[in-house]
Amino acid sequence: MVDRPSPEPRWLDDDEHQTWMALATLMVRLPAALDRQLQRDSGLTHFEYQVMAGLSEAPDRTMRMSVLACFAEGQLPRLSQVATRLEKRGWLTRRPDPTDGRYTLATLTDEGMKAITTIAPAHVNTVRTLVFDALTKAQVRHLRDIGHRINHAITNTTPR
Amino acid sequence: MVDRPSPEPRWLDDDEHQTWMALATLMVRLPAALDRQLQRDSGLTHFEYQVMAGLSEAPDRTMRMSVLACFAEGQLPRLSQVATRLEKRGWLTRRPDPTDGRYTLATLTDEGMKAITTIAPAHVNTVRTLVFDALTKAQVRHLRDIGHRINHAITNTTPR
DNA sequence: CCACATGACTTGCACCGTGAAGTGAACGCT
DNA sequence: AGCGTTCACTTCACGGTGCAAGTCATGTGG
Repeated sequence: MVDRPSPEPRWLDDDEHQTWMALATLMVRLPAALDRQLQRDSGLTHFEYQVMAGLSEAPDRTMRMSVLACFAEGQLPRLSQVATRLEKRGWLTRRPDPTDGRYTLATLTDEGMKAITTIAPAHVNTVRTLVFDALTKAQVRHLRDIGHRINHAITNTTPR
Repeated sequence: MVDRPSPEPRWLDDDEHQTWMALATLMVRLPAALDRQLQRDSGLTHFEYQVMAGLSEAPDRTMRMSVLACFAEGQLPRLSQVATRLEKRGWLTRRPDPTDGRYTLATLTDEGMKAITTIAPAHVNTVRTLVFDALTKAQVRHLRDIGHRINHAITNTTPR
């Protein structure tokens, strides 16, 4: 709109176009399918699940909010609201870090641990059904390498 | 919570776990990166872009709302609101189908066509940078097959 | 010792997406 | 013809997300 946005009209060839269509569809439908399953079985968002899963594997089931936000690929304001929701359910508690009052420590309660233990198998099962049962062993390894490469490109290219 | 949610404790092996982590990260960060670019350069959502791109390639730049919603992997209420927004910008018009008044035809205006033509190169360039420049030719073909298999599993497994 | 800068987190506001109810048009049955 | 059903679409209310501003605690220079 302002100036020429891109000097290069390098369009996608046929292989790339087909791949892009498949990937775009996947990025819309796979998260949607996983969210539906989690929502139906536990009333949890995928982000909330990721937060609880992360805490459940941390030492003392405790993490600093900022570290947890980075782990769950989210920003701090978002995590803060999610923590409020989980706190109301009694699945999470927050307290200031004794060694540095600027930090806040989030810990998963016993009920939270019990909940995630109940929820996880069905979720893992869904992931297995939708992803791994559909792929060969070789494709699983290929997908890992492909994912790593794209993620690497995003971190290197994207500002911030 | 109610009964045993899953009878099978088939956990992910090491390869699968690494792949799942990479894929989960990708599903969060790639759409976010693409949305940021579109938002910055044109104030458009990825869904809005998909709608306009779909219309731009349709005959007479016209599609029925329901077909367009299906094409863009979205539900009808969502498309309805998006169409309202695009209509306010003068990029889209709606009118009832002359042959069946229950349908609504959405058409891309000349300004809309001009806009998508201006926007598309930068978006394609971002896709190329983040995805295809990071992959080998073989990986592109692998990713296409993997995407097709997972999408197929979703359509077959997911209810509705 | 006090003012200021920095860093971590929370709150408020506006936007977007989802699900349920409402409208209006076309078909089928009597 | 007339009524009811089905279908496509819109509108509304609610919850989640992202961004800018505000709060609190900790270091640092005068």
